[in-house]
Amino acid sequence: MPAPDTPAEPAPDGALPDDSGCHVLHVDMDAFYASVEVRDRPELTGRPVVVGGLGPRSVVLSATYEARAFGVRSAMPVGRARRLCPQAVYIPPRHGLYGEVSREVMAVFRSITPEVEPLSLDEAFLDVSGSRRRLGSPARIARLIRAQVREQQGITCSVGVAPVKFAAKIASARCKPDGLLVVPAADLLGFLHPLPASALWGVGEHAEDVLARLGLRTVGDIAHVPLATLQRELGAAGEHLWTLAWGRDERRVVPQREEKSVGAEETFPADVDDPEVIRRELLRLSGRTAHALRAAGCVARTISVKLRLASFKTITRSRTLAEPTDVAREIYATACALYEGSGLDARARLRLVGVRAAGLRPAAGAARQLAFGDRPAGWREAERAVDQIARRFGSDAIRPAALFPGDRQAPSPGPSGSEGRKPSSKAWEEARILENEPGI
DNA sequence: TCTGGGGTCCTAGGACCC
DNA sequence: TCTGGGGTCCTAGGACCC
Repeated sequence: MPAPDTPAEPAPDGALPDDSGCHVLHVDMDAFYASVEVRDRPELTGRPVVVGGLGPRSVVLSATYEARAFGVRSAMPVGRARRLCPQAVYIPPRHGLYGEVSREVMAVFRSITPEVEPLSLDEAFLDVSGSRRRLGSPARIARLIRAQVREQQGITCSVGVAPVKFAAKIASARCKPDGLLVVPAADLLGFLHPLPASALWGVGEHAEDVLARLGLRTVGDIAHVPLATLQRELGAAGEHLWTLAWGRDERRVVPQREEKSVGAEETFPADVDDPEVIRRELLRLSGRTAHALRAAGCVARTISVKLRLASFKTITRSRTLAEPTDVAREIYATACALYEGSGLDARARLRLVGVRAAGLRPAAGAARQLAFGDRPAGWREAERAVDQIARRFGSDAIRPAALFPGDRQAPSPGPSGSEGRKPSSKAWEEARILENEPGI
């Protein structure tokens, strides 16, 4: 529901809001995952719908506004959401479907301008300064986008229009759902300064606490405090916030951003203290990471592992390789060495493990020096063949022997490998705590 | 309250080199 | 031989975003 002070979107006479000085749009789908589910099942319209179960110890992915009215929020455990809103329909996510809808929505944006910077599946920045002559003012373009998305996808979105990126993002959040909010350049500070400090992009729980300690509760408070005070308390982030509070944001809309790292991580359905199970998980995650690298046409120099203990304390260990790689076998060997050298107790109970590859560069041209006995080219070819088989027959068709159920062979990066046990199955199958209850 | 998985960016200390 | 300072890289951790 739009806040009472939100300017009404189309004025009764159809007049467009003043958008002078604006050229950035932030488009955000409303309750994206839940909206897509409702679109597919019209009988759910107007009822509380919760898409939940992001992981094996699930949290909520998205909820319709009807469910949100009961206090259901994303990043909330599904069990808690159920207590808040037992009458809601709980739906397991269908990621493939959301990906399809996202591609179609992004195609709508790109039909407006090539200057589209996706932020996630369901939101993007657009710089429409080059589209004015063809399509009209930014406010008119925003209206056009909202109409097209609704017509083509049957879901609603909200659009913020502003002179700078972060203000457009705040504006779209302030007019949800199904809204349009234009912040003309002349009104920028008048719009920003009454907002709570947490509205600024980059103010999370920690920064909000620090600001509250300084007595700074609104964006205007931040703007009027000496810059040096913010720098002392928050470092570079302090200066960043102060600049934003004065409506300045030099960041441009960047159509394609280079990835800085790729990785994979997984929470175990129950805490694990068996090193063999942990190594097998590292093998699987190394395979996914290597696959992502090859799909992106990249090699990586730095491999890191993330280990989250049962207590939720998280440690990371990383190593920079002499030569960059996209080979699962090399990533796995490094990840195992990092895990074994982590200094954790041999039977430490782990909640989550992760593998990440950073220091990316294009694979083409990343020639490498071969040492005697080193066969990376052979492994790379083998893994590329695996990619092709997986593309053709599905990712379940082929995987390392150690990951097949019933196979007793342990993953062995080197001489330290030993006997393994039954692998953990996919998180999703473990986490069947959700069900469809269309009758409720 | 009992916490997913994908990321980005910043900080700080230490090693190393010139 | 001992010393200083700056730059760069590596590593670990943490805040933050959706």
